[in-house]
Amino acid sequence: MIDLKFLRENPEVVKQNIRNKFQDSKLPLVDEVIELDDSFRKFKLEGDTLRADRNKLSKQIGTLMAQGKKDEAEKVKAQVSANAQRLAELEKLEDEYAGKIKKIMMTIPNIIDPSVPIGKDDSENVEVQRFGEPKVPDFEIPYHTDIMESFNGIDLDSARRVAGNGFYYLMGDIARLHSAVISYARDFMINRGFTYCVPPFMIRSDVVTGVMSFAEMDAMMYKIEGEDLYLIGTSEHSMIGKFIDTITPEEELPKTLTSYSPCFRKEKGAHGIEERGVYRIHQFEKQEMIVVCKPEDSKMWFDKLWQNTVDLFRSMDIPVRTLECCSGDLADLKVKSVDVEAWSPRQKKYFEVGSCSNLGDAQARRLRIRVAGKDGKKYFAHTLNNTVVAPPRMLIAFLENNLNADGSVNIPEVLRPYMGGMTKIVKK
RNA sequence: GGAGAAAUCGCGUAGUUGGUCGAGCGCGCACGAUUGGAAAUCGUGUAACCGGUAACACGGUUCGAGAGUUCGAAUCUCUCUUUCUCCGCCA
Repeated sequence: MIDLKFLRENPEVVKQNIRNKFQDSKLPLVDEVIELDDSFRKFKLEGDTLRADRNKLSKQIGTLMAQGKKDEAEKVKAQVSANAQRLAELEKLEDEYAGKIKKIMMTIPNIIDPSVPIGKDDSENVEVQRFGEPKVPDFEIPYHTDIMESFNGIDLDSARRVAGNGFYYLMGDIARLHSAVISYARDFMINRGFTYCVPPFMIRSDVVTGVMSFAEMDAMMYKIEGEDLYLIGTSEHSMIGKFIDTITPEEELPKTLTSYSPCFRKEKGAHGIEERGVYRIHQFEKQEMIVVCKPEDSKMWFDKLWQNTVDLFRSMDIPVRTLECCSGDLADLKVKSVDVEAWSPRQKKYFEVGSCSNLGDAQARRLRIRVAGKDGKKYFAHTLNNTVVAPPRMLIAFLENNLNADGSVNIPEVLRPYMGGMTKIVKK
């Protein structure tokens, strides 16, 4: 959500941004919202004047009643009711126009960063940098569920009977590895100065509508029957929600948090649960990082955030690359975003394991997350979020990259303390 | 889950037979005076959002949230949320 004043003063900038995102059907909305806003301000001005009159007259009535002049008071009352009808009309119009304006403003995309490459869709995303050598070993790498099964590490049959497609039982060393990755990632972020947080895994509907669009909500969120509660799709939801309607003193920024949570997603729509295994599932666990900072610091934090994920993966010997989201593939709320992708020696390509986003002040404006400057001025914060690691999916990359010809899997040194000193997972 | 009490300007509080209450007082904070400097003291100021203005002025809205009664609501009615106390139940 961008600032209405900015749109009013820079309609051409907003329009060019819409063209850059290949959403030309939204172009007429800019002029439409300017007209609606113009009318709204007229209605408000007239309404304010009438309300001012009413307030004045009501005070007179009070004074007259106190003096016992009932007849005169009745006369003034009649004056008030004369304007009551017009005022009621205006109040209805004010509500109506404010609603229309907000609805349109929610669909106008955020102004993208000048560094974002222009492109229509995900096929035009741009590789930024590779980290580590993408190796293809001379033996065949099995599908990830087959690797897991070779250690009796996954039971999808039981999961299907118990919960349906899109769920899993992780077992034994693989389950332990999963927990080890989460614990290691948590400590990794704590060591980089982030504050660890375990947030609520369910949130109210008003928080949900604050952090995502209706379409996203419908495609992702599970609702608890009979309660005003939804299972979170990512801890970003409860972590950003933490700051709704807050004014934080400037000197307390930045807020840098790393949170653990299970994540629940319907995965309804475009992809669905089609891939076999643990690539796309209804429930997974994730370590996340979020930052709330001053506007001038958000670019610096953006680069630090994705670098954290890259460093984490490199410390586990997994080659990764960063992929910059082009304008057309960038979600409307985002200023800039890069995906961190891990190397799959089986598929001989990189696949997404994390996503780092700078939301600018768009999310903050929607959720009223404000900062009090030293001079007393209030302004909207910038918000960012990034995946530290989401193990079920990252285990695919982990197992493929650390697999040996004999079927065993190496445990990188950093994970060993979390695996009871184990150096290798071997078949039993 | 049941019973009761409560939610006011950063904090603590006053205000409930509806009318100079957008709100008094204390603390905190800011500025000024006093002082060699400081403490203490005294004085002044101290919410957010929207409209309006070149900038002021000015106007509107908000006393947990929403709806209602009324010419007028912090005060009355309804719904919701949260907190505290007691009981029940449980990791």
